Amino acid sequence: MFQVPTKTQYAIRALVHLVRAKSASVASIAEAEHIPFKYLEAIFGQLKSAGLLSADRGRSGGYRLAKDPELILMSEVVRATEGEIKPVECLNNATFCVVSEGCLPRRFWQGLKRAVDVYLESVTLAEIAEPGFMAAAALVQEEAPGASE
Amino acid sequence: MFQVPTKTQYAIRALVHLVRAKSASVASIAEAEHIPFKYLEAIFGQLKSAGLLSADRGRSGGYRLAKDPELILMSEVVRATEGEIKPVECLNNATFCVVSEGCLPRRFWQGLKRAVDVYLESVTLAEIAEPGFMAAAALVQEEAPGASE
DNA sequence: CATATTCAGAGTAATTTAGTAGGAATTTAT
DNA sequence: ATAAATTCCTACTAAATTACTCTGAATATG
Repeated sequence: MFQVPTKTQYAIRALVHLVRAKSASVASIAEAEHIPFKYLEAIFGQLKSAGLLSADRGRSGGYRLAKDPELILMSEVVRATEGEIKPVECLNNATFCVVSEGCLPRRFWQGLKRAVDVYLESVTLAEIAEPGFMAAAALVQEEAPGASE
Repeated sequence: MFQVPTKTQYAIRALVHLVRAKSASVASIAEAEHIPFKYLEAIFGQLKSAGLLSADRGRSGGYRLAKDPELILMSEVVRATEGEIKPVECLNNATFCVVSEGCLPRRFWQGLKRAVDVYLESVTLAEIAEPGFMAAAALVQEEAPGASE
């Protein structure tokens, strides 16, 4: 559940790559990160539209971050590739929610959305490009037996 | 993004219904909650396997909660319908993660998983069946302009 | 002017989600 | 006993989403 689309995973890997590379062509990033070239090209189009990347066309062109990675929130990245976070339809559309029980679960979904939003807004691209990011916290999680599926 | 499958939404609506109804047939719940009968039947099979529902077969049979709603965590419900929360493949499978950059984003996804898990484990079925649930917190969220898509 | 790049839009393939169909097994009311 | 109402089981189909691919134009540069 909550499987994140490869599109978003690719976007983030590529952005992390650009934190270090400063500037690079789609082709070079695609190769380094093992991402299908044409797909990444399309993804970069979205990231550019969202104001996260700038591009230079022509022979020695390429992409670079449009702002400092410290200023790029992960919520922006996710929004750029997937649109707004919206676990259920009725969250943006109160009139839709006319099922019986007065749609009690709505509040629950709203809380979930909030939990995700808060997290995504608490992390910047610069942070996840940093090898030490969340190292301690992650270890705790790692201890768990780890059920599959 | 993070669209929750209708299957899970149906499951939760039906469970909330059962918190009040004590016992009911799939047919009656499906009608009351506007859920396709045959689909709900299949969903209840999963919820029963997961130990959340008990069933009585035969003419005056039906489903009921297998335990008190105070003891049913929403994480259990979601796991029952969708399996483990796992934003990216490599979280349960460290060897898979052999992309360049040493897969820095992994920690980020782990944090997201954690944020969602913590939330889902903090809420019980009994709570979301309660009309006052999260009323105050939700209002704050409601104020936001609410972009679409 | 050849080449390397971004950019744009349509089209296809694969996967997942959503829902149907048909009927067997079980219990109960009459 | 029997008919009806239910859960239960398996397979199938349909719709939607995701993940790409294809073609080629626009643009800059060495």
